[in-house]
Parts: sequence; C-alpha cells; structure tokens
Amino acid sequence: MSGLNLQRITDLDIACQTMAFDFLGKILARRLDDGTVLRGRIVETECYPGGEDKASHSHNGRRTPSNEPMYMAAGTSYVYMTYGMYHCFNISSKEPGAAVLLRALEPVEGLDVMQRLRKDRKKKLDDRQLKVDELCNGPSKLCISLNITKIECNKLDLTQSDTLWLEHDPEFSARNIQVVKTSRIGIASAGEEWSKKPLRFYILGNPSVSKRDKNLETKLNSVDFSD
DNA sequence: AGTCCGATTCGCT
DNA sequence: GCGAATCGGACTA
Repeated sequence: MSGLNLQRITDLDIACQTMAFDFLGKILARRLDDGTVLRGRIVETECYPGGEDKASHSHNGRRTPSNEPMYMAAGTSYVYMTYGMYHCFNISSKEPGAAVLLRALEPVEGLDVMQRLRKDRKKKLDDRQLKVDELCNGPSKLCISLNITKIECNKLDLTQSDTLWLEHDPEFSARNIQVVKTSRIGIASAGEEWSKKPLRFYILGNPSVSKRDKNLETKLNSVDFSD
C-alpha cells in the first residue's frame, strides 16, 4: 500500500555534519512493544560536534554517565530528558563526543498511533485532532509520537536494533530537494558565537519543519531556477 | 543535602 | 508573546 521500497541503513560510521545533512529524507523507524511499526521521514537535524562547541553536552570533553552515548560507536542512540518532562533524541557520529539531534519528522506510517500518543500526553482533553504536520515538528514532539524514551531507547545500536533503526528511501533520494543550512534552536545560553553557527539543516518548504528561517528561505528562493 | 537549570511544549493573554 | 510545568543530573560544599 505504501509503495515504499525501504532499505535498512547498516553503516553509520559518518562524520557529524555529513550525517546531519545526509539524514534529511531518510526514514526513522520504531517498533513498539505490541509490534506496531511507526515511521517518519527526517526533515530537520542539528549537529552537536563537541569540543569547542559550548552548546554540546560534551563541551571541552565533558563526559558524564548521562552523555556517555556521545562517546560510543557511531550510530548509537543518545536520549536524554529535558525540562523534567520531555526527551530529545540524538545519534552519535564518527567523532568521539559528537552527535546529531533529530528535530523534526514528516509522519509516514502509524499516524493514528502517533496521534494517540500525543493526545494522551496533553493535560487539557480535547477532541480536536492534531494536524499531521504538528505530530513530529519538534525534537520532543517526535519522541512522544514514536514513544522514544530514555528507558527504552537510550544507547541502542541503530545499525542492529529491531526497535529503532534507519532506512533509505531510493525514490525520495532521487528527488531534487533544497537544504537550508542555518542556526540551531534553543541554545542562546551557549553564547552568540556558537548559537549562530550554521549547524542546523532542514528540507526547504517541508511543512513538518519546527522553525523556518524566513530570511534565508527568501534568499534561496530568489536564486532557485529549478522550476 | 542544597542549588541550579535545561538542545521544550503548552495554554493563556 | 510570555510564563508555567517539572525533575534528573551536574555541581558545590
């Protein structure tokens, strides 16, 4: 029915920025305890390279029990809790201490389950359906929609796990997409120098992207003669 | 043991 | 646009 010809990705030994760029258009797949498989297309990512980057949890080589996955083999999941109630999901890259944050997905499969997971979380009960583009358009929203928690999903080898993995979609990859490269979100406290670095990537025009850079999109469109 | 804070989201003004 | 929610973990002493 889906018509998708998806191929599991088994090699994630990739450098941080390459990984963040190449992940755009790939599929994140999640199998729940009851066997349900949920899928979303990655449409927005961010690099956390570590080292000098003040926004990285591994800044200046900082290493603690909770950021351990950033130092594990490339392709290891790093799930952490923030604000006491949300999760963020990263995938470690080739360089020790580096990882790629997944910020937004375009829902592909299991939208009804995503809808239920999101609505169950809300305080105010509301019969209104969430719009498809509102299901996974943020780093913590996608964790809720795919039930990605630290307990279940931290430190998984995404090249081997049968509960969380990545897939290549040849048909999508053949399409001509434009990638926006801009600043990361929510890290103002790291200081201007690092918060302004262009380490966020997203698919131009995709409705599931969490935050658009309107100025940059205008510039890109002005030099876009593709159609 | 005490303090501080966050790679966010939600609901109300 | 703004403030509250909510708590694990790092850090200080």
